[in-house]
Amino acid sequence: MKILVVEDERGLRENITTYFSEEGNICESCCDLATAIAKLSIYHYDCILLDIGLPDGDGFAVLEYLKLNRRDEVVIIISARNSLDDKIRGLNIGADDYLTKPFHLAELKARVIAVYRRKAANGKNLLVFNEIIIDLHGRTVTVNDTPIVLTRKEYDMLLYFIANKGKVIAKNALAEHLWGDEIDMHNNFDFIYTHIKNLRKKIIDAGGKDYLESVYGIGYKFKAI
Amino acid sequence: MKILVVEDERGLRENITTYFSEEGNICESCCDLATAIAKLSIYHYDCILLDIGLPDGDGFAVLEYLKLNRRDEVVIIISARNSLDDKIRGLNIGADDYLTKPFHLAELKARVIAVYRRKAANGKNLLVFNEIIIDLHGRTVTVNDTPIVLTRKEYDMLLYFIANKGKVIAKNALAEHLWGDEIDMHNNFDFIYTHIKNLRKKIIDAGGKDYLESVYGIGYKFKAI
DNA sequence: CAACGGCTTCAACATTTCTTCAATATCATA
DNA sequence: TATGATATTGAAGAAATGTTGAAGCCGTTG
Repeated sequence: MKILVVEDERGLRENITTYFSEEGNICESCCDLATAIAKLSIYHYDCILLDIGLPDGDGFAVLEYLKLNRRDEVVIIISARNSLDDKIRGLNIGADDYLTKPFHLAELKARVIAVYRRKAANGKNLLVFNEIIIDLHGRTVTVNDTPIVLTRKEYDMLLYFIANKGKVIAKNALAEHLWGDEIDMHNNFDFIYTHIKNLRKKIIDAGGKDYLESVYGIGYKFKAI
Repeated sequence: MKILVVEDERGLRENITTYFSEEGNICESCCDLATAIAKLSIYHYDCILLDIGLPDGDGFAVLEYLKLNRRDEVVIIISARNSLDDKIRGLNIGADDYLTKPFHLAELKARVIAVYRRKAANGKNLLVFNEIIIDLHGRTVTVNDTPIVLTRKEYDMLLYFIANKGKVIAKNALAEHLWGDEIDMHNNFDFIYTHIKNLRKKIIDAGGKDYLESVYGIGYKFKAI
């Protein structure tokens, strides 16, 4: 999962970032409104953890930006203000959850997962796509009831593909999603071929269809059959 | 077990805290409503020992907070007020038990254990998972009827794993749960490896299966077979 | 104060995953 | 169809992470 943390308080920001990174997510962060919007205009995230009190304006602007551009990122507000008004306002503009500081990182994680699955799936902690079933908690995947073991990159990739099923995903968008800013964009992304190959093989070996359609010159599409 | 003691009378608070700490629990405390709610919004506890008469309001607010946020902590009210109304009210809002001051620590302990097991398991004093049987009262564990001796960390870890069986638990989430806020999150958590190793060995040596599955790059999962 | 148990640190080693690379195949288009 | 660009694949080295035993630390106990 790719997460953006918008939080000006350095310690908290780093804690959150470290935590979610170690959970196996790609985590980026920034500390003001302008950078947040700049990043959002370039990149796509699965989830945004948004502080309301920022040095150059309040976080509601981010929500408005997302709404205006019909984006589907999950937004969880993390705010020091515990006012009901803020909460209502935030949820009204499109936030998915509201958490008052201070909070337990484990709780934040639980909410991220909860909100993500509420948005992506059907209320359980399962993400189901035809014969592919992903247990978000157990981090396991089965194809036709055959369990398959995925590495981090493969798992993240599969999640990303299913979240964007039917859409063409450019190779560099995929790279960006899986590696964050760490990646040298002048790279030729050769390694993606390998990860695609491995994921494909694992799904097919377990009796699944070949969902990964390559789009010549662009990237890949997860066939939404 | 991780316990929060909310009690404004200093002597009693320290007695309880010391007592439960020495019993091998992680025990935190605070002396007013505001701090209690603040702590609860950050951390998760297994059990809350809650005084009703607090300097900045009455403890029922804590219960309301927990109910509102659909939390599952066990709450035992410890109050000087011996009115039936308070008791009924408390239990109605979601408290699990009610104890009138003064009381013996041993009795408090008994109630904590009773309530914890009532909630967690099957009405007995035992938490049973396949061939692993945990006696919450005696703080003993048997595997295939072979008693194994666990240290505090190992015991807490086992409890946490069983409570979250089937879910992947990140290394840092585990650290957070076992060491509370004392831990430096920049630590590499090397010691966890050792505790895992020891717990694993003790279970296997006693003839148990290897339930502790490591999830590369993330953490561990207690296999829910 | 010596012995002990439990917790943590460390370093060597084992395992898993990621990336690179080169050979081969496929595709778009001139 | 010939050509250059892009994709697929397997193998292998590099990097990251996990496992293990031993040793040190530290508070407790006798």
